[in-house]
Amino acid sequence: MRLSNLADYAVITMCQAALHCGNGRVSAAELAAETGLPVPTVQKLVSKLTGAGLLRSVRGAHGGLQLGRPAAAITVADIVEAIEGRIALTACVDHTPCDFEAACNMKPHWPIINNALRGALAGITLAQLRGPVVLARNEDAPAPTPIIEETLS
Amino acid sequence: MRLSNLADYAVITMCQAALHCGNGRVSAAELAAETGLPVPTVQKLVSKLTGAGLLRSVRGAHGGLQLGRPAAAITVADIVEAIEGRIALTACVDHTPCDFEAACNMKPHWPIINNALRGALAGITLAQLRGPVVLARNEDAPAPTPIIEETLS
DNA sequence: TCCAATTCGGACTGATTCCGTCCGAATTGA
DNA sequence: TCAATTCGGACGGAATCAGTCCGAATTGGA
Repeated sequence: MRLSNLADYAVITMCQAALHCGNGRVSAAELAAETGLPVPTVQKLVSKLTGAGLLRSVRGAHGGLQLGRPAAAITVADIVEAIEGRIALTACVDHTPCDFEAACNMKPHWPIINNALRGALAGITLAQLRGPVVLARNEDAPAPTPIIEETLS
Repeated sequence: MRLSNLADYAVITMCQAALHCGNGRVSAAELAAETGLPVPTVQKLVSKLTGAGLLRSVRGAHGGLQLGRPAAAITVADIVEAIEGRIALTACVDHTPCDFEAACNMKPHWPIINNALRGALAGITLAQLRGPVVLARNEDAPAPTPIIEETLS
């Protein structure tokens, strides 16, 4: 039950891309240099992230990447699912047939556990990660970072 | 982010063992026959489960297995951790050094997510699984399943 | 006391998946 | 046309996982 390394790297990459938001486009090579990740790895990541709509890519000279939608509308769950596919701790959550359902009393419980995990991931947006670290535990706290949404050219 | 098959099987095995609680001891072969799991696999599982104290093994003729403590005191989290080790979605949760901490804003958030997952697993005991199935809340995404294939062969 | 039956426990092998790298094709602006 | 950049697939190495097998330990009965 480990997050794959690629999914972890994708979160770091998206976080770095969010920092460049508003400053035009950024290349995959730049993101790699800033994060310390290997360039080919970042290229593979942005390929999937673009396919999921989380990034927008512009080809050609002076091309590059930018966020596909406002940072506040991108959650960690979105990023993880873009890399790993639908979050599913077990096969039965995916409605995939299982050979041992007959003796399994857990089947009704796995969706609940799965939702707890997904909810925790979906509760963190790129906007929160970009700003100063604020633990999103108490909802009475004032809005952490009133970020002005950038225009998507 | 998938639970390993062995951890999943361990939950099924423990669940079956709980059904035998009070009826003396049960052998690994019996558990395998009742659950449909391969016998060597069950043997491997009970080995780890016994080491974690979740099961108690008695060797020799007429030996067998029994729960290491009351079913109400064994949670799914205990079982998963007995097989997979400490629940840790990322390396930093385990306090394992990570090469990309410098550019990672997620580090303070992972423990929160990890606790959400572990809490969900720790909220289900063997006693609950043994009894009739009761859903706490059924808000599982019905998964619209945008499946193209309409052909029913 | 010894033997045999039954069990647990650990070591080994094959397979699958994952990670990282590389290269060529396609696209755009100068 | 040339240069810069993204996109897609193919390849090899590594790690982990699943499954199988065999040996060690223990108990009950003769």
